[in-house]
Amino acid sequence: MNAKINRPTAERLSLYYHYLKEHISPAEATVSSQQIADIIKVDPTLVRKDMAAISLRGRPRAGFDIEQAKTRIREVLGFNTVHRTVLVGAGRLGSALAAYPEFRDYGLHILALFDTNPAKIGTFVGARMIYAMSELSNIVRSQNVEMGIITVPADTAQSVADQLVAAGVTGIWCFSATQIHTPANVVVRQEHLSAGLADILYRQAVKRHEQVEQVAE
Amino acid sequence: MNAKINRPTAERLSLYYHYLKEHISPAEATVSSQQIADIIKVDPTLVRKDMAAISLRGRPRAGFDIEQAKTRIREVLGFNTVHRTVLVGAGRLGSALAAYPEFRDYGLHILALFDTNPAKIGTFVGARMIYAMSELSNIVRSQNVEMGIITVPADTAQSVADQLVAAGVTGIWCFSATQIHTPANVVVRQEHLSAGLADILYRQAVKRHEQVEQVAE
DNA sequence: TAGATTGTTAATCGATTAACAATC
DNA sequence: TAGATTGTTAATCGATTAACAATC
Repeated sequence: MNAKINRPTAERLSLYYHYLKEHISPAEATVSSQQIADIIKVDPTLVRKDMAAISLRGRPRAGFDIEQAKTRIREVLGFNTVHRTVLVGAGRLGSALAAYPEFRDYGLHILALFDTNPAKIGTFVGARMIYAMSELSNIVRSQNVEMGIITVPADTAQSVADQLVAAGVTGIWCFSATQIHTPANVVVRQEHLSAGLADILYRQAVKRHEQVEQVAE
Repeated sequence: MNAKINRPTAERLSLYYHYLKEHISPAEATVSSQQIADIIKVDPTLVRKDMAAISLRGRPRAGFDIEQAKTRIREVLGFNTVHRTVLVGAGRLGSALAAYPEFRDYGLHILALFDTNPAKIGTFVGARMIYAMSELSNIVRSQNVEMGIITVPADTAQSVADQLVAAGVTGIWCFSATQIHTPANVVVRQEHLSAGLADILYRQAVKRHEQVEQVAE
């Protein structure tokens, strides 16, 4: 029974990475946990804990080495490995994601797109061709694809997920507005656009409510 | 000093809502906390607490009234109010979001799009016209726009946010890959696509690691 | 009625934060 | 050196879960 490892969330690590990548003047070689904490809006102790958890040591008075931290976070998050991926659903959102230039820098290589629309099959989005669904299994197997991105309408998302899983992917990133179900060995991340919307609307409402209360006091 | 209200997260509420909307046979009028919990992968006690927190009472033996729950969640999350919105950045992602049909059902009314590309100005995405940035302030003010969606490249996101705030929006939903800063009275939700990617890659890596450990035992 | 399911209090758990000695 | 900042233990906090009497 090991002591519980306090695994830092991938989200926080990726926020640190962004900060290190963008918000630092090239003249400075180190950052303090406090500097990071100020921007990410998090406690400096938590930053130090996260860093320690991924074996990054800082230097008292100086802080953490920026280059070293960037490298280590990339490593931990898997950005340095090539992740062979296909995208199913070459609509607007799918095309937008396929064209997202940053993905490549994070190791995400989208090898092929798939769609059911015969008019789209054989055409290109950037350098990637759109294939018929009947090719999915072959391509996933022969190209050793490990991840599938789903950007189809909600009512076909589960069927697409099933096909991807049957063909052997171990990860699914789903942008369709429905909960998909997969075997336990497949990692699924569901992006709930409407949950994001709910969150912002709710927080606006809470804020208005608080302001009313303050006036009432 | 009130007792702490255990505010349910908007994300959970929106997941409940989806479940109620989609996963229930029209023949049944109620659901138990257990049924919801099974699908959402959450403890049934937590579901009951969340329901209680938004003043939904269930009936022992029966559970919660589905119609009543849907209505109440919509109310709490603000889906029943019209949220007047503009979208800045009519690229692929922006157009995809503007065309997303479900948003309307959640109260999100995108009134106008904006872009800097002169070739796009005056053209339409669905029924919405694309305007020049110089029109932003006028339209936000005259149409009482409360929210802005940002889908521009990272390097111009802050400037767009500043313009939206200056024009009077109280909420910003930002899809650009950068952290934007706003006054405290503005609610911001930052969608970090790369954080989502980091999360799924990280979980795949953790899972592989666990499997190796199991074999080693 | 019997028993399934709620509503709520108390217990647990883990994540975050405070505190502070160690150290460059 | 003096003092800023780390690394880590202990304290706090809040969210989740367990337990169970109330109730339809």
